[in-house]
Amino acid sequence: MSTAADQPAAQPYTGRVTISDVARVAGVSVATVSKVVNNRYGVASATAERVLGVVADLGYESSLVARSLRRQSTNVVGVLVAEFEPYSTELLKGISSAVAGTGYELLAYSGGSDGGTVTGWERRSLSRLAGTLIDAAIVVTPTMVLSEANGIPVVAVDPHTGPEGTHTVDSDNTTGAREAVEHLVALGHRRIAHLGGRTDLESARLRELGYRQALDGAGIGVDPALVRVGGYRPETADTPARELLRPTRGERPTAVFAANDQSAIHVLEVAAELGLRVPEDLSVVGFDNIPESATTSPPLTTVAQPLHRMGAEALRMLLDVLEGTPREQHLRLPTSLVVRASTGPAPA
Amino acid sequence: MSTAADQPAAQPYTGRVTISDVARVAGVSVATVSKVVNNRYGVASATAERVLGVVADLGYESSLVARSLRRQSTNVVGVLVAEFEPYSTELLKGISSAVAGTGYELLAYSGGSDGGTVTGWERRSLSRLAGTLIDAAIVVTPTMVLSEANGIPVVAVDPHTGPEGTHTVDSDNTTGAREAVEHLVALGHRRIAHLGGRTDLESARLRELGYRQALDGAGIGVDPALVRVGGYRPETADTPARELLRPTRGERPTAVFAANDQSAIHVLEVAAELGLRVPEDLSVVGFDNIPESATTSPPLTTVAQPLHRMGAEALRMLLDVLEGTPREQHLRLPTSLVVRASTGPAPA
DNA sequence: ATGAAAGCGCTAACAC
DNA sequence: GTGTTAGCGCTTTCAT
Repeated sequence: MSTAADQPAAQPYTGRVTISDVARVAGVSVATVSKVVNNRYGVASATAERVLGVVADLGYESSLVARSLRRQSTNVVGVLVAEFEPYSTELLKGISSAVAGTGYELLAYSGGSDGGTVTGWERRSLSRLAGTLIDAAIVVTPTMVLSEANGIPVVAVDPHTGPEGTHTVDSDNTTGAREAVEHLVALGHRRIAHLGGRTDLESARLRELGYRQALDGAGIGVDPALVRVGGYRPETADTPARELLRPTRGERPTAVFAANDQSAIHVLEVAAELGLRVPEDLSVVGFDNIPESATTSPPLTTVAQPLHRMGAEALRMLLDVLEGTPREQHLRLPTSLVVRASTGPAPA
Repeated sequence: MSTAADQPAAQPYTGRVTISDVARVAGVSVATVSKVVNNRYGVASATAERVLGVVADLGYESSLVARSLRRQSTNVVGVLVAEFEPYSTELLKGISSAVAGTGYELLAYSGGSDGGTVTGWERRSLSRLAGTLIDAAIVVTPTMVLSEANGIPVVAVDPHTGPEGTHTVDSDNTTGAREAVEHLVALGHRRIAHLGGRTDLESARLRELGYRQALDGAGIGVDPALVRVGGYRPETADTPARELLRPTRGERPTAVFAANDQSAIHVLEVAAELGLRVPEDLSVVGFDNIPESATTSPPLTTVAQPLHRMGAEALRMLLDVLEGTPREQHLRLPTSLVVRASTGPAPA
C-alpha cells in the first residue's frame, strides 16, 4: 500500500485527480480504470493491482458528479430543506441515524434562498437534483404538492398542504394542539390567545382547529381578538405577539398557545421585555419540541412532535418505495405534551 | 405565464425534463436555450420569450450535476460531516444563517459511513465533491490534515489535528476545560474524574490538559485511576463510565468532567441506573453545550462552544478565501461555562 | 442571432 | 483482458 495520505505532485495543473490521470500513470485506458474501481469482471489481477496502486498513490476518488451523470443510480438520498433551522435539523438527525447501514449516503440541500417565505423552492431543488444527483428525496415541509413526476420517489415530511399526492409522514397536529390548550384550561385559564402560523399552511390550520376544539369543549367561546397570524418565524411573530400582550383595549390574555416553538420563544422574549413574568402573569405553550425549547427561561411547555422518529420513518418509507416494497401512503405519528415551566395556574 | 405547477405530458419517457426537451418544443437548439436560461447576450427577445415560456410550461430546471461538470464554478458551498449529530447540526444552523444573502447555496454531505470511527471520510468526500459539485468546503471536525490540493478552499471547524495546514475555526478547549474543573473545585470537589475523548484527537488532549491545569492549580494531584478514555460517543463511553462510577477499589469520584456533552449525558444515564443522585451524590460537567444538554434531568452544566457563531465565522472565512480577501489562517473563539443543575457542592 | 460541435469525468456496450 | 466509442446534460467557442 502506498502513502494515500500524501498529495502527489504528479500533474502539472492543479486541481482534482481524474480517472484519466490514473489511466495515464498506470498505462491503461480509462475504461480499465473504471472497471477496476467498480469491481467489474474482466480485468487481470496484475493490472487491477497496479491500477489500485496508482489510485492510492494519487489519492484518486471518482467524482460523484460525473458518475451520477452517467449512471442511473447514485446511492445518494437527498434531504431538501428551505434552510437549516432547528426543525429541519432535528429531522436530519433522525434521518441520519436511520441511514446508517443501508448503504446510502445523505445529501442535504438548502435551496430556499432567504428563509421560508419563498415558495416553490422544493420544486426547484428537486428538479435540479432529481435523476442526476439523488435517487430519492425527503422534502421537509413542502408548501406545494409534489408529484413524483420528477422521476424519483419522494417522501414529504409535515407537508404544508396536507397528505395528498405524495407519500407523507406527519404528526397529529389537531390532537396535539387540543391537548396543549386543554392543559391551559385545566390550569384555570380562560383568556387563551392563539398566535397562529400561516393561514395557507395545513399544519397551521389544524393547530388552530385543535385550539378551537379545546375551547369549545370547555365551553369557552373563541374571542377573535385573541387570535393572530404569526407566520411561524420570530420576525413575523413579533408584531402580532406585541398586539396580543399589550392590547389597546380589553383584557390581556393569561395564556398564549403559539403555533410553533420559534414563535413561542419569541413570545417569551416579548413578555420579558414588557415585564411580564412567566408563568405567574402569563403562560406560554409552543409546538414542535425543538431542543431550543428546553433552553429558554423558563423552559417552554410544548407539544412534542417525535422529530427523530419522523425522520427515521420517512427514510424507511423512502427506501421501501425505492425498492418497490408496498407501503401505506401516509404515516401519522402521535404528539405528546411536554410540560415544563412556562405554564402555571391562571392569575387570580 | 403558463401553469408552472403542472406536470407536462410532453415526453414519452418519464423522468426529468432536460434542456433538449425544451429545445425541441421551442424549436431552437440547446445552445440557444442555454443562453436564454443563463441570460447571455445574442438572443432575439422574441426567441428568448418563447423559450422562457416553454421552460415555464415544462417546469424545466437545469441539472446541477450537468452544469457543475461543465462549468468551473457552481455557487454551492459544501459542508462535509461524518454524520448529522447534535454538534455538526448546530454548526450547520450557524452556517445556514450566514449564507443567506450571499448568493451561495448550501450542500451538506455526510459521507462518514457508520459513525465517527472511520477515518479518512473527509478526504474521500472532498475528493468526490471538490471541483465538480462545490466551489469550497467547510469540513467539520476532520481527523486528518487537509491540504487545499483538491483545488478548492477549505475551512476546518474544530479540527482534531490542531490548527495546521488549512484555515481553521475552533474554540479555546484548554481554557474551557480548566474553567469547568475550577468550577467543580470551587464547589468543594477533590475527587474529580475525567472521562476523556479519543487520545489521538487534539481537542480531547487539550481538554484533558485543562483538567490537569485546574487540578494542579488547586494543588490536587491527578489520580490516574480517575482518568479514562471515553471516545466522545455514548457507546464508547459506556464501559469507562461504569468503571469510574462503580470502582472496584478506592473511592468513587464526587464529580466527573466529561470531554463532551454526549459522553456527559451518558454518564448521567449510568449514574441514574446505579442509583446515584445528581448532583447530590455526583456532579457532572460536559463540553460543547449542544441543545440536548439542557433537556437532560437534571440539565447539564457544560462548557459552551459558540457553535452558531463558529459556523457563521467559518462561512465568512471561506467566502473571503474564495474571493481572495486576505484572512488570518486561524480563528479561536472563547468558550463560556454554563452552570445548570448537574453540579452542586461536594458531598460531605 | 442562431446552431454545430467539442468536451467536462465517467460508465457501459461493444469491438478487438 | 483490454481499448475504442458513445453519450449522460450542460456550457462554450466558433462558424454560419
